[in-house]
Amino acid sequence: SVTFNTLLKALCKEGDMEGARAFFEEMHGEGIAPDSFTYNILIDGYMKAGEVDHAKSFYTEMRERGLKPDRFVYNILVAGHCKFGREEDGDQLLREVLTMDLLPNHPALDLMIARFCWAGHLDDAVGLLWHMLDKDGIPPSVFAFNSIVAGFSKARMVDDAFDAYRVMLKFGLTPSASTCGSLLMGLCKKGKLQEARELMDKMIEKGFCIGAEAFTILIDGYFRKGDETFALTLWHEMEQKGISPDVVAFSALINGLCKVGYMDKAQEAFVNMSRRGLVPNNFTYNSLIGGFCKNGNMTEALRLESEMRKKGLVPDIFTTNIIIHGFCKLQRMMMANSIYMHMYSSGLVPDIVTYNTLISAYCKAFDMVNAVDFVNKMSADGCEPD
RNA sequence: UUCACCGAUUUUCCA
Repeated sequence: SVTFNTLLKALCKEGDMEGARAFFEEMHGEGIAPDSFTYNILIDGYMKAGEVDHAKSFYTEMRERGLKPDRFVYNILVAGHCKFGREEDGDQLLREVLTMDLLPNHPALDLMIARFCWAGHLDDAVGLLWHMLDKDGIPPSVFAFNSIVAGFSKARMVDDAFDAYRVMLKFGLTPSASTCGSLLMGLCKKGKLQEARELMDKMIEKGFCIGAEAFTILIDGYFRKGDETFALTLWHEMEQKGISPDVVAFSALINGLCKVGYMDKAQEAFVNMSRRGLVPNNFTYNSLIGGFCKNGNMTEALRLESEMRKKGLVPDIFTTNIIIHGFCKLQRMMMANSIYMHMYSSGLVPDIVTYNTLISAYCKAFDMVNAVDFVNKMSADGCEPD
């Protein structure tokens, strides 16, 4: 039966559910009894093909045969439900899962909570969490809480995220770096910088995992809020704590400095990071190029772009859009246009941002002929005016 | 047989 399962899996992987089904029937004919593995494979195959009803009917058949559903099948069903599911299916599934009587820290439950969160079914996730909390004794894992905190933060429901965080602490669990990061991110996105800052201090006090990642979130947040002074204060604080900034941290710093026009500081940071052996990537270069474009220094912007190539980096659609925008702002439409035309030969396809930039620049120059011309060109690149 | 998330870069003076 192992052999049959392997073959069945191969058929499912190819998406040949017809074949898989026929093969399954044949298996029957040969008198080989399908086991739970067999059903899991079939159900997974149907779920991946988006045929939820077929998947469910095999699930029912499996139970009718007295085969006990295991944690794998629930993971498959939950994953499928999150992708294609309808409300009723979810409720029913949840009830079935709850009657399984798994231990609260069972990995299957963790994963289910996580999946519900990723699919935006936060209510289902919390329902499951409460169920786990009811069965006193063993607390759910950091992983489960982590998903819920991240889910709520992403949905901009920071208060709920905080509740979950507090419950987590009550259980004596140590939030992971990403739990901390999600919460801080949620606060920053809502503009609650002060709260984020205080929270981070508490996290550091408690010895939680606060590194360059968490600092980057706050530094970036303060730059966005327009408080570059405090952003820089945090940068120094980070270094004093012996946390060494990585490429992402440096890129965020450079980006923030460029946005407020502190080009010499940005360049200084750029030199500094190389000195520490960090290799600037597209994000770093794009930020810097954007800064020069903002200042109208297109010579330097273009020089950096060729420096990228020399270092083996490939300027991307962001780089190009930034430069095009730079020329557009100066109303140097010949240059903007020529860069646009060069995109194709370097394997780049202009996107909606490219077109919006060019069209709005031509409109500002009262050149409606060219503006309309670009609107017409959009569809050839698979763009629709938005 | 199911295995994720997680910080940095581009257009829209207005919204």
